[in-house]
Amino acid sequence: MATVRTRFAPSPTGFLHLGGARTALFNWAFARRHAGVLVLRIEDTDRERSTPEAERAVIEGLEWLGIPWDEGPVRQSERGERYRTAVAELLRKGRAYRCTCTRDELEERRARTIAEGRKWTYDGRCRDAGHGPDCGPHTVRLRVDPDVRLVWDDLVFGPSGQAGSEIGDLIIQRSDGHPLYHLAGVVDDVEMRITHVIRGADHHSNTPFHLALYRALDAEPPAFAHVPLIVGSDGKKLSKRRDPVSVQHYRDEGYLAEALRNWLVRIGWSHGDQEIFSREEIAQLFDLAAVNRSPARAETGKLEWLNQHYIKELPAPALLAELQPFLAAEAGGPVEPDEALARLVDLLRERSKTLREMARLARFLVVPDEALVFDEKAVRKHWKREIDPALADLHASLDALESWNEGDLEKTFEQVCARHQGLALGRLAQPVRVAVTGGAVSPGIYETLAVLGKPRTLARVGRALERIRVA
RNA sequence: GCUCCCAUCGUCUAGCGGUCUAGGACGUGGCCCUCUCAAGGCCAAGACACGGGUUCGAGUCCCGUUGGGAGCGCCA
Repeated sequence: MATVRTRFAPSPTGFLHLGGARTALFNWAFARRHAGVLVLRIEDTDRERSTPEAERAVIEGLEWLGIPWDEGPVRQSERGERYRTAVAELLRKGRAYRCTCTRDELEERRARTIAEGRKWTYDGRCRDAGHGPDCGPHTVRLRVDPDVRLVWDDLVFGPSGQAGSEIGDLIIQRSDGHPLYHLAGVVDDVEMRITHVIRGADHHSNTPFHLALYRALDAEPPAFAHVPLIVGSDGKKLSKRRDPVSVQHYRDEGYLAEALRNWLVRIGWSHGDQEIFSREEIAQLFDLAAVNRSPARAETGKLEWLNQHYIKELPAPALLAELQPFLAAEAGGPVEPDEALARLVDLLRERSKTLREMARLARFLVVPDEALVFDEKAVRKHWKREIDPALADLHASLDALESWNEGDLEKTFEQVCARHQGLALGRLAQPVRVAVTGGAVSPGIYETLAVLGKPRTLARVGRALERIRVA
């Protein structure tokens, strides 16, 4: 059996699209599973949109997601000669012909046909006109036998196909001499010896045309697998306007690549009841036969859960590294990781769905006392006049403490509470929490103070005391 | 409009004629834990779109309706 060869063929749009990322992931997983090869091909025949930066963005997305390819990137923009040769060959064999119908004429005839309630296919006006090379501006059309059955057994959708008459003679080369996507794609797939074309279901109805192309090129078609589209939360096609569609967006929001990859692989595919898939498991278990046929909504609920799962599992050094840019954004500059930060990050794992959220919760530690931002609602609720004596007592007791650890801090809090008519711990802990973190949410109060250290704790509690007294 | 495709809890899905009073996960609600928020534990609510067939028997097969998606470009 020949080596499995798959390909991912994005057009460089300036970002890696969610749907594209999943298609790439499936191609990668299928190739790995079958000890095959993944080829990356950049479909940049559309000159306007295709820039080196746009290509770079797509590649960065793939790298970040952990989807490596084995060959390429191959750029279609550098292969124009091959497409022209292929078209010339088709022309020579009479399998394609020159068409001099203009856009306007075509548009007019198409509109009329649709108005009559019929499906438009090229009416074949130039089919037997025998236009030569000197016929003036012209496109080239593939001659499709109306009676051929263009059928295949889709690895996801099962038996599929249409008759040649349903697709008509489609254009394969523009009047400016450039190939159309379909021609370029098939020529490349043939030359790259692609064995399995795994792509979005939006190409399902283009496949008969591609089959006709393989025939005309005397090439054996590959196996096709069309994966259902990812739709927005409104059930409609993902829209750049309404939905976050780029992989980069999720990265910037603080999602881990593992989480996004795991989320994507489970959209439209499943393996029993398993929810968590490592990269290795994906490569080992992915199976096209288990891919669904219906479009799926991209709801981020499970992504958040997955992200927290992976945040909890990530070893501290790696997590600190991932967190770095988010921390820098909170602190307004680079943050030197130290023991206290490492300890805090461990405490924050269980309360952070994203790295962004984690950085926000860690802000109190990486920012100077005067840069603390106070949640006014929490201040009003917890910094009441009545707490002054107990808080002052705590401040003095903490000041007198010579060892600064969670156990002694706990003892100190308990003693202070006992001295003030059995004050509930929460009544003392909350004002302190607000004083040292600025808000009402943080890890346990002893852990928090232990991490902050004695001088900064005393300073912050002292400031709180001042403010309570002037209020 | 025409062609093709799809249809199980809010969402992702398991189910490949009887084992389904339909399973799991996320989310939601409740309880426990508790110095806040989480995390964790326990419990609960929640779906076979509808209508016809086929069959001893249908979530599972067929047809139709409805709903959704894709394609119908000298875009990719």
